[in-house]
Amino acid sequence: MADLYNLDREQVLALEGWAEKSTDALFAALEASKNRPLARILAALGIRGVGTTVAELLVSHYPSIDALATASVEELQAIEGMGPVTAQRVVEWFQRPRHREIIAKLRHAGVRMEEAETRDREARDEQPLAGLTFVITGTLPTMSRNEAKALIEAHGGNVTGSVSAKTSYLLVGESPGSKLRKAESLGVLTIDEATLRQMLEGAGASV
DNA sequence: AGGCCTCGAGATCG
DNA sequence: CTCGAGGCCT
Repeated sequence: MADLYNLDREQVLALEGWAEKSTDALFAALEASKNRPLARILAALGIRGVGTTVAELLVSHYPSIDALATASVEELQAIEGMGPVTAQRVVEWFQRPRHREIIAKLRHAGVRMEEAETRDREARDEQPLAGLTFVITGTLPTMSRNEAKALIEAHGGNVTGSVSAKTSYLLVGESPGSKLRKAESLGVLTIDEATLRQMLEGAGASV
């Protein structure tokens, strides 16, 4: 049998249930996967303590895997939010030969290992949500939770996972979780997606 | 101490 | 997706 990871278009088309449409979709998805945000790659490496948030923090200071891989514990620890434990784990991860091989293989396969470009909106001062912290619960009408998170962050806001006294607004969708009750008990303001969009209007910003 | 993050578990849904 | 436990950071 052929190697699953090296099938070409012809070979896939020969498979039962794989005609033009699904085959094209497969290869398109494969191509697209090589162009993911660097933070996503980083978060997927399995470095203890490095999930999506810390990965983004790292990428904001080190725009390429190579730059990050050569950083020292001291340098990493200088980043606000990075303590000695996580800094050490990052450095140790990149020291392992088998991990370096993984990086090399990904790169060889065409996966982008640098951050494409820097953010835009920040420079234009369109940050109506600066200093505000949001929590999302339930299903929103026109966007996924991730899209909402990206939208909020793109306008300067923060999104966290649990409601606390520091939460500015709870963004509530359909069938909310227990966060709604907690927000009510803490007196945290609740808004819906439409209200969020109105908050964005102020700066003349759109998605 | 308090807040935030990661990550695994179990519910929910298309 | 939501929730909660465990752990890191300030």
